[in-house]
Amino acid sequence: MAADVTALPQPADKTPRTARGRRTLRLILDAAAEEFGQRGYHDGSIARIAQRAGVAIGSFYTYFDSKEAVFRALVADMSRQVREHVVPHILAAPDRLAGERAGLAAFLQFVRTHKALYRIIDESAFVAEDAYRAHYVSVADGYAASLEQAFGKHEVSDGDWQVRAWAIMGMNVFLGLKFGVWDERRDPADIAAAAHALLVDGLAPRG
Amino acid sequence: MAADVTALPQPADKTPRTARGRRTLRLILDAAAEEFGQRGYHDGSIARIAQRAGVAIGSFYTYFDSKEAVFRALVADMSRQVREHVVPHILAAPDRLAGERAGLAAFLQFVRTHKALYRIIDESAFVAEDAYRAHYVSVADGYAASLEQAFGKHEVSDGDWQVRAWAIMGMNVFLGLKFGVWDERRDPADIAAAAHALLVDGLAPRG
DNA sequence: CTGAAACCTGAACCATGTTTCAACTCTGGA
DNA sequence: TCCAGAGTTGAAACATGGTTCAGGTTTCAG
Repeated sequence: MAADVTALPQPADKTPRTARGRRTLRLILDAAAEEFGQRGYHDGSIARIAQRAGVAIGSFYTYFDSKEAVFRALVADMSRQVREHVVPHILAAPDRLAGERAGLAAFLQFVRTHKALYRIIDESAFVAEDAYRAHYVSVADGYAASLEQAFGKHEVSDGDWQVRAWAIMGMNVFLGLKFGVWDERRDPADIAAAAHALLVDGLAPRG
Repeated sequence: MAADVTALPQPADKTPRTARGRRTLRLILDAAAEEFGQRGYHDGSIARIAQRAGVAIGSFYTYFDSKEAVFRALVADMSRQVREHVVPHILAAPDRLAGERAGLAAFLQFVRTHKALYRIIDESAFVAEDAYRAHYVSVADGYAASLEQAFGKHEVSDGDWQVRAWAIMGMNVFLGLKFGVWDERRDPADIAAAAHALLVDGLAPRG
């Protein structure tokens, strides 16, 4: 038998090679974000994604192997976007606790203007669980490291970093759901201030 | 025209009338919990639910109008089960703060033995959003009321009850996800203690 | 310029799984 | 005991939408 000839030209690499290809890929990704954001994964259709992007169905399959593949690509993209938007706000603050407050306010703002992305990440728990875990584990680990470092600077008390990281993350996610996605009547800075007070001093009665 | 005769015998009431009917309904609900818990809503199939329950597909439609209907029934059922399991632990504690700790430990324990139920409630966010909202809004409102009442007894400090309720709820849900569903290596009492410490005293450095 | 690879097209194929239905059997009150 | 209606059955109708493919067009390195 001859050597596997089919392996010579990139076997199944769907990365675009030309400028036109990159343009089309971007079109499809943006269309998919809209489609899945509005309809969800299962009600979203490839045909409608292609239509939104202004390309034929076949072109979709030039860039993605399946519906799940494009969804996974989207999750990775959103995960990066959230982080890129929030982290600078935390770092710009004078200390970690002030950073937490600024970060939450920024997160709430981000959620209000990117509801599709929020929904996509949440739904990935059921469509691509590994991607979902990867997202939260990486955020939590970043959190834990950041808190421990703040402890070194005497900005926070000692404690269980993993538990704290997951607790704070859950707090932020639910505040984002309630006051970012579901109920926009309250000022994000207001919510961030109240959450910050809880996080800094806890529930214990004064005195 | 004669009056609408079809309206005379219960138009579309699917409630069972006989003992046999109630038995079958129970069988189907339990089978659905297994099926949706293991495969999720969209990969779960009516045919497999019927098979698990040991009944014909047609019998399924004697009790539910659709796949979504049985899922909704399940969500309501799980929501009740979680509450019924956790609330007594909170009430049995000497004060609200101690109750919070006992409640979280009980919740973690519950999650570990009822992973299907946890998943079903989370997935309802995408299959029956109103049911999902109803679940969390009702839990949060209960939380807020309970905290405010504890404030009256000087057991907790004053603050924003809604924000606190959603924050604490999010904390518990994420700790449940991480240390209940994903990672069972740590002792629930341990997690509850660490979370309790955070919740009572906050992150502020001592002194 | 040139041609090979990259890219585009969309109707048709196909797998999947929900829902319907007409004929049948059980249940329980009178 | 009797029988009306409650419950059961599962094959088939039906809808949906992901994926394929054969044939055309565009791009760009040489």
